[in-house]
Amino acid sequence: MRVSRFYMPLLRETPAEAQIVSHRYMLRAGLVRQASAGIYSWLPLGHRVLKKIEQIVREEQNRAGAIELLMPTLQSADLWRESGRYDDYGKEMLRIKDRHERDLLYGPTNEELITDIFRSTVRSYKDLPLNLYHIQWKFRDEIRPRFGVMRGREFLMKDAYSFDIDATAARRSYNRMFIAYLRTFARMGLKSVPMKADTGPIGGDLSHEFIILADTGESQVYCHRDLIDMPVPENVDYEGDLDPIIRQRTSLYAATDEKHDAAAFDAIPADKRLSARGIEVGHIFNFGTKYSKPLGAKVAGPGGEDIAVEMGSYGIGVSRLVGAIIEASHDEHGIIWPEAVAPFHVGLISLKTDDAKTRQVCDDLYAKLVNAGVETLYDDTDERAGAKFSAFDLIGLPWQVIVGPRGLAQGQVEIKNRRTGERQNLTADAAINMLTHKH
RNA sequence: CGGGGCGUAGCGCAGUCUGGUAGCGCAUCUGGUUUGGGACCAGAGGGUCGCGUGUUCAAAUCACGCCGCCCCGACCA
Repeated sequence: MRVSRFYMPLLRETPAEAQIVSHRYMLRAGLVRQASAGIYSWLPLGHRVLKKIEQIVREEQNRAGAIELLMPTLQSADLWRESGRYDDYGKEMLRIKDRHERDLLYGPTNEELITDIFRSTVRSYKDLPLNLYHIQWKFRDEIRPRFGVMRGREFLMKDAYSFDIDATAARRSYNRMFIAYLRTFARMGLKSVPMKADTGPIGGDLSHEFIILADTGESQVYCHRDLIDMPVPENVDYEGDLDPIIRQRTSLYAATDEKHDAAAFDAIPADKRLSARGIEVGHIFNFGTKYSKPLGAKVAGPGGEDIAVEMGSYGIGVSRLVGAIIEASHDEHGIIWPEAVAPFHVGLISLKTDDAKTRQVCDDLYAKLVNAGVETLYDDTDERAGAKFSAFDLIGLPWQVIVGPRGLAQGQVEIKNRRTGERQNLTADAAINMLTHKH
């Protein structure tokens, strides 16, 4: 993409409403624009990041055996009356009437709807286990939206729902998601820690929140230090025995504020105790038959008897992750995108667009990078060099290729690593070779 | 929802107390000089001063009402 043809409104100054670093950079780098309190438009750069995150989530869900579908944002109130949550959910649920005065709501979550789909289509225990998910916009009319997309009212969430014949099988489904979540966040360059958590209005007795440590996080959390850098499981056989991995993660203390047990925490050696702030990026629940019983989601068991299915639900805050990643990865100049979620991989900076040689080398580099499948943002505008450097540091692409007459006189271009600041001079061909082999 | 604050050009702000021609910086546009870390000079465009009602010869400024947004707390991906 050429900057001259792209839409990327950058802000030189920080809008007054942005308090935390991720919100400030999201506005300055032109990732989002606030439409009203807690509701955002996603501008092209932000949209590209959102889609990358979404795709990583999708791949890891699929790998763990979950199956994607898509449910609507608007739901009928009737189903929610059936589960009893129409009254329980309170003012956080946005209620709407259509022209026939029928009660609708903008879905804050989808347990009812998915259970309705399940009960009307699945009849036999032989169809289990089943895990269905979608990635869809949700609306929760938060009392106080804040921190940009970190606590929006409208937000993009991946929510999965598992159906199993008994508690043992349900626990296995839970474990699959547990591990898929570890892998998902690690792929985005995040260190996530699963922590014992409260179940809130979703219900159930078993629940973990996946927390990213950050000073600006909204949750107070407590855990054993060794959990932070614990390696993420690779090459997982999701059909095999997952217990050892789960045990490794859950035997060390880790809990959110609501589930905090001071005595257990104090039993950890002092130098391993970690009390910190964290951002909740995922939350998994096992809630047994809380929805399947009232909604009549049952299947025929081996003996022909009706069995209410055991359920769980598993959420990831996709739009929140954009903010969380920035909180975890930035410096005083701007965002530093992890490669996997960067809106472009390479920023190609032409320092002198009216110099024929510079232009020719840049155009050639751009064509070759694009042909090689490297996502490249090519600054072909006649801005001054300093302005371009600042802009590219702000938007945080992992690599910058800097091309100007001075380097070309030596037959060289410069490559800068945004994260480390490390620079190297090499020929254009070597630069292409290097950047191509990174992806 | 309780407490605090803000709404004036795309962004950041001054002006409001004490009513009297709507300003500054950045950004934008034009011309020129510049050009390897956010250039300089000259000129230009851009405003129902959040909305409404009232007071007044006169309202960004005073009064009342409403709306929107932000921050701190209790709730959540």
